[in-house]
Parts: sequence; C-alpha cells; structure tokens
Amino acid sequence: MTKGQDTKERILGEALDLASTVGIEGLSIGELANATEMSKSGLFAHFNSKEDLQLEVLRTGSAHFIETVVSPALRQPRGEARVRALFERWLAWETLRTGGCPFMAATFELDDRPGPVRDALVATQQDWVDTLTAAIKIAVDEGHFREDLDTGQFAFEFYGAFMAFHLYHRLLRDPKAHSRAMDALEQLITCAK
Amino acid sequence: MTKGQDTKERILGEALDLASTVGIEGLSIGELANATEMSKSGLFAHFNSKEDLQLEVLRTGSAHFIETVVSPALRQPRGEARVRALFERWLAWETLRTGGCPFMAATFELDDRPGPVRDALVATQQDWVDTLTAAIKIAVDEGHFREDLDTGQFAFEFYGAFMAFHLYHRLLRDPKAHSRAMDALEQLITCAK
DNA sequence: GACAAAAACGAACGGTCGTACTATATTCTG
DNA sequence: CAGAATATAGTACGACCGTTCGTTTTTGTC
Repeated sequence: MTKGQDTKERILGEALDLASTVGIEGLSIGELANATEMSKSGLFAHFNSKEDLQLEVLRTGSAHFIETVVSPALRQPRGEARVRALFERWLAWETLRTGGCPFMAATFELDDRPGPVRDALVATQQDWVDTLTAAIKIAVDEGHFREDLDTGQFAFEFYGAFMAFHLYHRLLRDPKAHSRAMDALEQLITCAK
Repeated sequence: MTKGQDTKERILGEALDLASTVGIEGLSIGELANATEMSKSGLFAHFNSKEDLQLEVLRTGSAHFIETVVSPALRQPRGEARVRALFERWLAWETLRTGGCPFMAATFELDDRPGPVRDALVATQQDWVDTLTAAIKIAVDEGHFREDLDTGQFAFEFYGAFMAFHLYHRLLRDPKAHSRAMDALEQLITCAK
C-alpha cells in the first residue's frame, strides 16, 4: 500500500524539479525515468497518461507552494506584515528549485494551449491571485493600507514585481534582482498608505 | 537571388508566429514546414541547423519589435510622452501575434538552458531594458520625472507591469488586464514625479 | 532556348516520444 | 512460508524529431 505511494511521491518531487527547468510540457517520461532511476514503463505505470502526470505535478506543486509560501505567511499577523511575508516567501520559493518557480514556466508554456492541464493551471493561479487579494484586503481592514485602495490592482502590481524578479534573476542574472524586487514592494506599500 | 530570400523571410514570419504559441524550443521543423506548405527538407535547406533557425527567429523578432514598438515611440516627443508610448505600443505588440510576445515565451523556456540561443535572447532583452532605461532617463532630464528617480528601478517595475499584463491577459483571460496595466503605468508615473 | 545555379522535394537515417502489453520482482496479507 | 496483490522491468509499436543525401524542379543569365 505504502510502497507505491512512496515512489509516486518521489517521482512527483523529481518531476516538479525537472519541470521547473524544462517546463511541464517539455517534461518527458524517459527523462523523468532516468532522473528517478526507474524504467520508463515502471514509472509510467503510476500514471494513466502523460496528461495525468502533468496534472499531478501541478497538484503537487500547488501543495508545496501552499506549504512553503502561503501557510507560513498566514502565521504572520494580519495586515501589512502578512503581505510582506507573502512576497518574501514567494521570492524564496523562486530560488528553491533548480529552474525557479515551476508555475512560471508552465504559465508561458500553456497560455495558448487549451486543455485540462491549462485549466488546472489557471485555477491554481487564480487561487493564488485571490489569496493575495484577500491578504491585501485584510491590510486595508486593519487600517494599514488606505480605505479606497484597489486591492485587485495592488495584487496585479505585486505579481508584476515578482515576474520582473524572475526575469532579472533567472534570465538576465542581474545581482540586483532581489533588491529591485524588494524596492518595488516597498514602493507599492508606500503608495498604498 | 531574391527568390530564396523571399521564402526565407516568409518562413521566419511564420516561425515567429508559431514560436509565440509553442515557444522557440517547441517549434519543430515539420510543423513549420506544414504551416508554410513546404517540404521539411526544402525548408531545412534554408538553415544549417535548428539552432540557426532559432537564432534567426530571434533576430527577426527583434527587428519586428524595433519596427513596431521602439521606432514609433522614438518619434514621440522626448520624456514622459515617449515613455507612455513605449508602454502602449508594447501592450499592442503583445496582442499582435497569435500567442502573444514571442520573447516572453522564449524567456521562460530558455532561462535555464545555456547555449547560443539563450545568449542571443539575453542580449535582446538587455537591449530592451537599456532602451527603456534610456527613455526614462530622458524624462528625468526633461524635468518630467523627479531628479533623484532610480531609472533602473522604474524600468524594472515598468517591465513587471507588462509581464503581469501578459499573465492576466493570456492565461487568466481577465478582461480588465489592459486597464490594470494602464493603471499600473499611471501609478508608476505618478510616483516618479 | 540552353545551361548553370539555386531552390525545393522525397526518402531514409538513428533517436526519442508516449503508450500498450506481457512477464518478472517485490511487497503485503493470512 | 504460501499465495495474492502490487510494483517494476522488458520489449515493441507507430509517430515525429532533426538531419543527410541524391534527385528533380524552378529560376536567372547569356
């Protein structure tokens, strides 16, 4: 009972790391079998199809994300502190895996390819945006941010700062990427008061 | 003399459009041959390798970008107006091709895969960031933005707004994506004064 | 219109892709 | 320990990948 689930989790962990570099579409069964030191067919038996694998990778990634980004931030006090924590943990998450955030890679791969995998990704991303917006709303309610703040707009720009960080850090390899991102957050918060 | 170059340009145009959806790595010779209604070998004869094709696609894309985004903006008056024009034209560029900006797709594909194609992409993106920064600097010199503005930081956040637009527009299909992006620019400019 | 050059084609190569089926190991249960 | 259930391996498949090569068609020049 446990053995199969164990290896499956091990596979998915490796898959998540691999997907962060080659993308969720570029992820191949053979490559993943090599990485986990299994036979292609032995690995494949854990999934009914590649699409199922991709969906499970997304699900696993989502769980990891909640575990390492969302949950710890929710343990911070409501309001501005929590918003800051979300951002900082998000940046840390980005540098956790070999190829950065696996969702970023997937986003730009799947944005134009309809199907269940795209749908699952959209749901995940929308959830994250909603989580962000809710945290910002709380900061408004707590009086940390001004009453008439457009929380959705704040989330948009918040997300933008993260994506720019990804670009500067991973592609341009700009050593200032992190401080740029932190400054962007600071400016965002300043304007929100 | 002309015939070959004509078809090559046609191929590259089609390749650019295809690459915007499937990525520059996902772009396959066979698919491209179908799209251009040529034989695989006939098409391949125009390039020595797939890598060469990818490099030429990037080069072509860069030329298109300069033509449709940078050059028109440079015809705007120096300063704030030009910065605004750059942003607006950039957004328009994003909605021009089937799969959006081909460079965005390539960025997240290649950020972890070393090689000449990545190098070429980095050069292109760095050029663009530099162009942006220069335009912002001019706005400072013209007195439109405040003297002590961190132009590099402005470019970073400028880029972030665009990327968030890409996400909201292409993945989440949020109808407010465009107005969100415009509002982000407005906020950016307001804080820069 | 002849002829060389350029361009496009067709077929084939070794390789990898996702997937199916069968057989062998391994694990769990009684 | 036996036997059933589960997990892994092996092999093969058709499809497509980038690439090569020889042939045929088209183009431009005298």
